[in-house]
Amino acid sequence: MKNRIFLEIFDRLYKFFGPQGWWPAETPFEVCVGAILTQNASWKNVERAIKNLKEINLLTPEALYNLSEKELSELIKPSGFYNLKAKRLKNFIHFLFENYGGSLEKMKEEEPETLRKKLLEIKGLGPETVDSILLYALDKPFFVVDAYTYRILSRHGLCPEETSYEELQSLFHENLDKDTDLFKEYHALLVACGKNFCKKREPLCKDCPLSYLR
DNA sequence: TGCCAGGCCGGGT
DNA sequence: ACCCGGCATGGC
Repeated sequence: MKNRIFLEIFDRLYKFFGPQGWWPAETPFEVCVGAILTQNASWKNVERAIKNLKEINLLTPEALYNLSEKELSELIKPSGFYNLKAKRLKNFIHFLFENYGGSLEKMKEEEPETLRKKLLEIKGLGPETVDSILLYALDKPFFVVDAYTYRILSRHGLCPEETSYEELQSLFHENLDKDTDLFKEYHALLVACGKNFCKKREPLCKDCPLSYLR
């Protein structure tokens, strides 16, 4: 039996913030690149990096495959950790070409659980990055858990402080229908809530749309 | 000025 | 199985 609180939270957030329309990208491949670049970085900085790639038409699997790691790192500099992230992007793109001929459409045909395991084997792709790619680029029903999700749920007493990624993801999987549109909007709304109210070093405020939980 | 942002890896306990 | 330093830029 599902705990209705999870859908209720969604309704509250949706009524408060409205539709978020995530992921902010023009193509599935742009989602993949953004998912890697946004690792522990502000989205504003990621947008700059993406813009650099777009401006010279490099935001395709083929173009990035043929770009040197060094040139790539220079272009994505604004997103931070740029040497590391250039490697991680290259790792992902090599995987894409090795296994699916550079085609995300082909990757999409893979059985979802199998694909998730394979993506997690790529060096530099952890659970959040992988689930972001699965959900927002490939339309697979995996809930994306991030720092905001931990903070918001634990602060409102919905999970212990030390909950693992998989445990938290299971909470959403077990208590919601496997609806990709719902998952997409829900994660985006948690981010909106975290950015506006549940900030790291600020006390719980009564203006938070989830304050009714406590 | 220092802390934070849509993580993840590798080495040490 | 956890814990921690490292990775780096731009905003507030």
